[in-house]
Amino acid sequence: MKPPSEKTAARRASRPSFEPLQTHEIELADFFVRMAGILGVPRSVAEIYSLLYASSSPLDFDHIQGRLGMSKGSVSQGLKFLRDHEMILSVKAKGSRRERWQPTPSLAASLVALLRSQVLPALEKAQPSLSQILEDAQSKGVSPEVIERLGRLKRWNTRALELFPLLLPPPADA
Amino acid sequence: MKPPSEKTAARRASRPSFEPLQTHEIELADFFVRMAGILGVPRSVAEIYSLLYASSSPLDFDHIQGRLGMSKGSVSQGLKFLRDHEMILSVKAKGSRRERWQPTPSLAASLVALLRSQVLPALEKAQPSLSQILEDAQSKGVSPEVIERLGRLKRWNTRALELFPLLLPPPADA
DNA sequence: GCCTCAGTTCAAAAAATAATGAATTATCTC
DNA sequence: GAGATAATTCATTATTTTTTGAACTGAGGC
Repeated sequence: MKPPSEKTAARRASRPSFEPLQTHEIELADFFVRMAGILGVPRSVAEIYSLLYASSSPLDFDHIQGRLGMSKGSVSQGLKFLRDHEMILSVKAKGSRRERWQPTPSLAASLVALLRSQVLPALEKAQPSLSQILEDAQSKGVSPEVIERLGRLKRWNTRALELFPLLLPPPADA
Repeated sequence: MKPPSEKTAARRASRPSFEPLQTHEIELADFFVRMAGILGVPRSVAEIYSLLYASSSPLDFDHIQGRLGMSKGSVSQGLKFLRDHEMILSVKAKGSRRERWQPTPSLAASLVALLRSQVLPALEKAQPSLSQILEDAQSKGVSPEVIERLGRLKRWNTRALELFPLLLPPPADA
């Protein structure tokens, strides 16, 4: 095995491992983890967001990994998720080549983006299926009550699709 | 091993195993399973609800188990979940001792009950934690930006708790 | 062009969640 | 109350989801 390069060794030495999490950071993570759980967002993602949320300055990859004691892979995937859902922003420092991350200004907007990405595709995917189901049922002579129920379901889905953009408008740049 | 009683044998014999699911039933289940997934409701629960939803008459335990080909345990737990969330009603037939199940009239009300049960407890549990976190952070001299963020989070949570009953009113009998 | 750094990928391991079914409990019926 | 029936419980098993980390990629800097 190759020994670390001089520079790497230097960087490592100057990193007296990272500060352990403070009480309020741990509790905030608990809060975010629980909330994220409702929407099926994995714990590691919530932890990363929480850490950035409780930090007054943007944090880079290594700090996130170090302070949360989490694998490189999880940090990478977690940041990707948060980026994709427009929940964090990168601030590239002038001198450095590394990215540093901070939460987007509005948590509300972040939640909206998250909800959109979870719910909208499901509604869209459902639309043709529901029509199909209704046809099937009709052609098979299913009872009128059930036909009525299925019709109601389909109309609901349609209405939800129409209403969604009004309630949770897409980001302006999309 | 004890052989089945005469009566049991009779019942079994008169049950030529159950009708396999029809196309529209399968597709409807797919739909409900996907929607349920968003809120972390297990597939078996969604399948049971879907079967009842597509049935013009209430179904008993055995029919549910038979047509879905699912274990007794899953049916029992699934029905319990649906009952607890006020998504199904039992209709006890006069002659029989078995319960027969059908969806509650309003799917909308059912969804509301489900949402309530998932989100409200999280909001309630969070309230004291957020106060605690804020205190901790203040006493530790965390930066003003972060204090401001945490305060905003707490106010949000409070507001959500206040608004929740207005948006999603609890059932009248609770 | 080569070397290092910064991060991504993805197969494999670990953890969390859901389903199963045998044992048990509760409920009718007579 | 005995004997069946109806359903629940819960330890075990199966499945799915999440995390890990080593190998890989690609972008600078020199």
